[in-house]
Amino acid sequence: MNIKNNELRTKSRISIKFGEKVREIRLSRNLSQEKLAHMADVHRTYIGMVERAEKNITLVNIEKIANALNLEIKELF
Amino acid sequence: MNIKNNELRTKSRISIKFGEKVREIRLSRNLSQEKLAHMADVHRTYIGMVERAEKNITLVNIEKIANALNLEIKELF
DNA sequence: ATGTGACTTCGAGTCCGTA
DNA sequence: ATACGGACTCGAAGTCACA
Repeated sequence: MNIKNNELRTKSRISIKFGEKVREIRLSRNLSQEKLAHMADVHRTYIGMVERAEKNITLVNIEKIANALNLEIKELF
Repeated sequence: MNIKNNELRTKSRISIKFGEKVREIRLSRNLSQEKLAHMADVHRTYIGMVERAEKNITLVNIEKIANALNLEIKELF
């Protein structure tokens, strides 16, 4: 199998953009992935996967991350 | 079983808000769910489920709907 | 034209590790 | 601290028939 189970077949442009944005903001606040994950109540590895655009994140988790960063959802786009 | 399979256990506030927004915009343009579904390349019933907040929509589908409505994603929030 | 129940598939999301 | 792998669960995706 050439495609890993947990990886999007084609990393969608939008997921890449979103992941970059999250990483950028996270780093600008000197947060580790682990800390952000804890604040957003998602799994440790999940933040990494989102930042690398390996997951097609759902609306509820988008909101969790936005809340953890004290942002409006629209500010992530 | 008291909880329907395809229904979120608790309709999240954010999904409700999102669904209302989609419906509002769709109606303001006199589009049927069927037409919008076709334009966004998702199933007819799916739009209905999103509008009723019965699905925790993923980012890729959020983008599809935004594109179909000629909107930026942020305009849906 | 829309709502809903039932259904299958596969990917979102978690957890354990290793480097 | 982060990336990444394997393995797992259950819920999102997607469809259909019918009200």
